[in-house]
Amino acid sequence: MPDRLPLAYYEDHDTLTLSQQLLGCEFVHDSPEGPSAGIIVETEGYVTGDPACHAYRRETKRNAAMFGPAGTLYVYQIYNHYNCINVVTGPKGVGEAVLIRALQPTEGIDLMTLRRNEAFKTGFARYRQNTIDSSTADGFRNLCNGPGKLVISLGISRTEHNGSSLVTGPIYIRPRVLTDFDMVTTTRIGITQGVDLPYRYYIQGNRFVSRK
DNA sequence: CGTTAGATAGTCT
DNA sequence: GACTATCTAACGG
Repeated sequence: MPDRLPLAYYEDHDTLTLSQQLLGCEFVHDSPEGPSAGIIVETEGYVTGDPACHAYRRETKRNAAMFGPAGTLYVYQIYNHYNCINVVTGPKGVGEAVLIRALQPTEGIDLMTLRRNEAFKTGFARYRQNTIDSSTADGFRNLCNGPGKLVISLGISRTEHNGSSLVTGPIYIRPRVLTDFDMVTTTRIGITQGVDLPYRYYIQGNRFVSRK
């Protein structure tokens, strides 16, 4: 029995509270190739009435998973190439979510490295020669220190995993394994709307955070 | 260190 | 037709 957060955990907290409480929890993918996991060190909240939220206008084909029940996984494609993952929050019919921006790898390091290297070979033409060496400090840090990278490292795909349940599916979140840390609250990254809203949270001093 | 340009698809208006 | 919740290398100080 995997030690995973139950449905009530996602239902009982509002989106911004959950964005903060997910810090220090472990994000896991039990894939056919093996397990891989990391501690959540950076999140962003996207809520109703927030112009940066994908559900701001209405439900569409892309954002449909955001309107599902709390504890659903929302995977979307960004910048023509990468994918990002969100933990859907709020009741069914409400489109809110927590973006997972960075992980501190804990399990399946070799599998993560393999996936990143495979992605280089089949991805951008300019980066086909790139490799990650996770036995170096820099290589290890670069496995999951950004929303696009962690999706590759964990082997999550939009077509396979968008809309899957964190409560019953192969991708889930374990309760906090890290509790003794200070949290930084700041504005979100890479957006052009809602730039002043302080909905980004990260573990102070953690070297796997995408950027200070 | 810092900032910036370029690669690159699918979905929405 | 326009618009991104990114990543990487290359450049300048």
